[in-house]
Amino acid sequence: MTPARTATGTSTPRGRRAARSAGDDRELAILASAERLLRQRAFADISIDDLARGAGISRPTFYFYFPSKDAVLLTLLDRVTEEADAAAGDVLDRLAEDPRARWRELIDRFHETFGAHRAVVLACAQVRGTNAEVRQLWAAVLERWVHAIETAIGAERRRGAAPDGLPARDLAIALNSMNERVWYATFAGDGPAVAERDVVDVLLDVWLAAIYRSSTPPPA
Amino acid sequence: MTPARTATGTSTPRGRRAARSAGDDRELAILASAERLLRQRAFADISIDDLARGAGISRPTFYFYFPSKDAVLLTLLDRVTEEADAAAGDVLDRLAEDPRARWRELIDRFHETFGAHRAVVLACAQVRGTNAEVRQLWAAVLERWVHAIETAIGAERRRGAAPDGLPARDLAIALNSMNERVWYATFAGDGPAVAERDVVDVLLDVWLAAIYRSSTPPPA
DNA sequence: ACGTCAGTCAACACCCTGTCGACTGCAATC
DNA sequence: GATTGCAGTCGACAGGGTGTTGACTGACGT
Repeated sequence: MTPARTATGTSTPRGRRAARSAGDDRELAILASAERLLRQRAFADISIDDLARGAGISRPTFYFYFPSKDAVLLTLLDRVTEEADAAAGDVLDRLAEDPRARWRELIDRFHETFGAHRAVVLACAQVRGTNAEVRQLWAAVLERWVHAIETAIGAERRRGAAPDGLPARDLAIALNSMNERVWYATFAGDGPAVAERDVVDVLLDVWLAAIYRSSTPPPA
Repeated sequence: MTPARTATGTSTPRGRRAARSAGDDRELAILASAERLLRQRAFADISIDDLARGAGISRPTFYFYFPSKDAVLLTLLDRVTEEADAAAGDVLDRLAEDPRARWRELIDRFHETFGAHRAVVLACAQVRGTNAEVRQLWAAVLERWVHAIETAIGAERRRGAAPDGLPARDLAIALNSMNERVWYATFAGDGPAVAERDVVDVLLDVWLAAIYRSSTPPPA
């Protein structure tokens, strides 16, 4: 184990020691402990001592693995963002085939991925305001999603399926923001929310209206 | 002064004492101190001692006026929400006159009101995740906005200006959520943002597309 | 057998919150 | 003009959380 690092750590360089030392297990144990605790109570109500005990170690030892409580969350978020990126995948490359179905799939995957890790995502949304690292990592994911959407809108316009209008990037930001906030309201319950089973339909409808000025995009 | 109350307090019942005692000034001083400090640093980085010293009192005395740091923020939010409600006003009642202009006015006022108190609103957004009272008060404001929008959409449909489609409430929630998140990204910089001068135009465009399935609603 | 280093934790210093009890002074009451 | 009551004030304390230090252990390479 290299001592406490900035938590974005992906590959852990190791010295002349064995490829996997006891420390790896501990680190994983802390991560697992955190995700489990997060399903029970809010991030702010979890102390480092809780995290440490949950992983079977003492508080000072925790600091050997992570520099702070936030760093644990950041590592957790790091994993989720990888999944989220993978989820976006190439859905939008095959947009011309069946626009409605593909856009729906994108929105659906967004919800699925974040829903699967809602405890982590919800915690990050709370910490985002106070922790710059989390804020940046989160912003980076959003940026990638926005970029994919922007590109897809551009392609639809180029093939004549969607009319010109707002700059594609601005439109992509607005729609992605809508999804993010609606998702959050649904799971965090901090505002008027759409029934969970209707969420995707509602969002899709607005997306199609904004992109195609119609509820039903023209087929290829 | 009544001793520490739950901060939503509007009217302060007083005993046989004078109508305005020294305590009122102190309470106002704390509020002013908080709003000033909030413009300089994050809510989490402001201690109760900072708030108290900023108001020229000691920390224990602070507790005579507010039960906690969060309660101060809640009181501040309470004021902003009153303004926000007033801002919405009757804009949407005169929608038939000039739909595009009225919707634009609504979105504009949303931005103006929140922009004028961005320090407080930003702080609330951060605390929202951990404080149930703030979360509820916030949700209540959103609910009122959503309700106003929902009603307006219903009216537009009834007069034949807007086509049927999504339940008006779901549409209202989605659009309002979009505005909220886009506003937040613009001022908190925690994600891809639209240029500040374009924000209203971008949002309006999506609103009109979603409500009227067109960029230009039919005139009365 | 010996040095090194990953890994561990008791104990400490520090900061922040919230409370308690004692104090002050005004203002109504006798 | 003494007395009483209460708004208002704060020093001092208890408690809980964070982050650090320094000493200890044991496995591993030489």
